[in-house]
Amino acid sequence: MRPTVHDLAQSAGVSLATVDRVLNNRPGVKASTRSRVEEAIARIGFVRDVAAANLAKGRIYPLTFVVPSGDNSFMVSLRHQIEEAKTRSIAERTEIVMVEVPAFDAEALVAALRALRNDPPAGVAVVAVDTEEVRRELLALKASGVAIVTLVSDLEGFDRDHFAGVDNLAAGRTAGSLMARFLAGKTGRIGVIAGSMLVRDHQDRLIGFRERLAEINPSLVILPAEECHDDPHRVDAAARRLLAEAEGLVGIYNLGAGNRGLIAALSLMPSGPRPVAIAHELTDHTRAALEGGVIDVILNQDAGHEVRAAIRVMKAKSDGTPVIAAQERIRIDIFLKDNLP
Amino acid sequence: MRPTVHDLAQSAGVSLATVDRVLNNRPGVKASTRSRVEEAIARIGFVRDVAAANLAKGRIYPLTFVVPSGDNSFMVSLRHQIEEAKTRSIAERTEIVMVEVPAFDAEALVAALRALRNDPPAGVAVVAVDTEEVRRELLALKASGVAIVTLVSDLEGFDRDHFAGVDNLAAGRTAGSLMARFLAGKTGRIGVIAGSMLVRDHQDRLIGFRERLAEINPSLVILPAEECHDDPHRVDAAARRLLAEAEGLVGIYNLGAGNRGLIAALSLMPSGPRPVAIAHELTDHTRAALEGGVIDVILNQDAGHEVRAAIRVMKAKSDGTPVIAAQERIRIDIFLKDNLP
DNA sequence: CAGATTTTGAGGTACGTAAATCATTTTCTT
DNA sequence: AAGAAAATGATTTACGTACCTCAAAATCTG
Repeated sequence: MRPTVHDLAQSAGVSLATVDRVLNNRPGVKASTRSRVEEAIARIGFVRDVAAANLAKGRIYPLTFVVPSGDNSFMVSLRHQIEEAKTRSIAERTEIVMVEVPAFDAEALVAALRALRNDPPAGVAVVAVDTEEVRRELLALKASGVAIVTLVSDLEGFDRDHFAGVDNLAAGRTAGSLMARFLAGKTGRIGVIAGSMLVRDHQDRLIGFRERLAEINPSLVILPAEECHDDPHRVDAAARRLLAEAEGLVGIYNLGAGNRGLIAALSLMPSGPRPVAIAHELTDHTRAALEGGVIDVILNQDAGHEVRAAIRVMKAKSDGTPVIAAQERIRIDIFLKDNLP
Repeated sequence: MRPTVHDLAQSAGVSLATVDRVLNNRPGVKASTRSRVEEAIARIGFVRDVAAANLAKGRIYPLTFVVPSGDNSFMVSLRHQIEEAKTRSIAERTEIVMVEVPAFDAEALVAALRALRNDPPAGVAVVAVDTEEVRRELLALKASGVAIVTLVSDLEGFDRDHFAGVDNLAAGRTAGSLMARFLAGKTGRIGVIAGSMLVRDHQDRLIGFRERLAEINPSLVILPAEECHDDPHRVDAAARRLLAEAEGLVGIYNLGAGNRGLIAALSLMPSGPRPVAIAHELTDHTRAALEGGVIDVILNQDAGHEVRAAIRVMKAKSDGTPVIAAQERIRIDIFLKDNLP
């Protein structure tokens, strides 16, 4: 039988009240008594029944997601997953609030985070823009006991409780590997389309891509990245330009959003050999393009997994429970038409 | 505030006792009363607090995993993950029993399943051999209210509650795609190493592989599969034979276990172009081979995910709670050296 | 309509923990 | 050693649900 607080009290030779004081670190316990209880905990293998504790406390976990607004399809999907999670709130004892802030707007983000100070939630998951003020604000929240999870993009060197996202340098390298291998020694030019080089994620992907491509096949020429700000129309235009102008365009990599534009441009090509096309994020559009052979590889991060992982981690951190690291790690999914979910 | 049984009783205009009778379908309730309560449940959105209910019932979930013994590295890892899950039993209110049966031994499996009849657990997760007797035994368990999860390999057309594993046809197709794409139009022979063609999983992988390879590049010649029964030594020998004998061996696919043999054989090759090597299951060995460039791609199913998904599903089924399908779906992971976990 | 039967209600205890109050004991201070 | 302060104990109620008993009411049977 699982030991209870009563067993613990008996085993430690103290009263239930003292056990309670120790477990919930209330004041007024001598250090020696406290360690006596802690020893007993270890000895009998006591594990607090979190469900019973939550019942007694009437506890729910207030969790706040701070995410960018805008119609970038990945962010749309992320917000959708947060809404889905709200659906499960009753059963999971969570109360999820989603705050939308304009994308790439550090001031708005800071304001949103500051607003949380009044009534701090148990955890905050944030798609962070990396500025000093943002870091300061998050640190302040963390100092007041809020579990901090960075979502999608991490803050380098920042002591958050968890990062629910992928390593974009590795993602870029993966794209580079696949591009080089699919081209198997061929020579030619590679077009790259990006959202904005001011965003860390995109920088990383590009760096990784270039690095790896150069390692495997230095004869491939990587054209300068076209910044299209994740706008399908601009991506369309850029892709057309690349396809028309660049003699020997053998590959094209869209490391940002706006894949509809890329797909449109590729679909309009005259029949004949197509460049190897690699892009990010699995959506209805990219799925169809993959199935139709217009796009060769989609790299993906599972937004649903990210949201669920963030929730689990915030709950766990906020009651000092261990996390299953392997479960919470977000994969860089590689999708071909053959292994689509 | 979340409605409780008391709110429900009041809202339905019945007593707490009647609500209890309805919720736990105890006898002695008029049909009209029962439906009155059910309407109230829908009206006020009552959701039973499973945690409180489990506390009251003193409920734990007895779960049994029936898995093959043997030192196939995937099965070793699967068993390890089950042991890991045992570690979390206290916190998750599970009591996990692992039963090992000799691999591919239908009789032993049937016996193990029959033994569960006396004291049926809440759920059974089983790596099933597909025979009539096995199906009958599982059906009997299911009929007595046990949640049935097939693990790793599914029983086609069998009405299990869940399958925690991957689609091996798709996995084979994925391998075929990658092989063909990495060879980019080249011509030559492809060696295939399998465990046993009597196992459904391996059949499927081979079928998918051949299919897809033929679709993309029909000029590639796929050699007959070498059955090595997942034994590293036999795999080693077979790989050496392939590498020595086959003129123009451009690719090698091990769809079974025993990768150590494959890696050994490949590592001994004289320098020069290596065949594209694709294999299954990420282990310490295959990871090192991937990093060292000896193997090009590892396809993987996450044993930890499979075990955790099986547990979540068995718990959910056994108390009629919904399952998050996307979360429980097991991916066909594609690992290059760039996106290793 | 009496008696039997079915259905419903009222109320209590339990699960493991939290949180509170008040009483008692121990330890410190001077 | 007396008084103050700190530490500990004893006990109770509550959380939401399950499950039990006994009584009362409603419905059926002939």
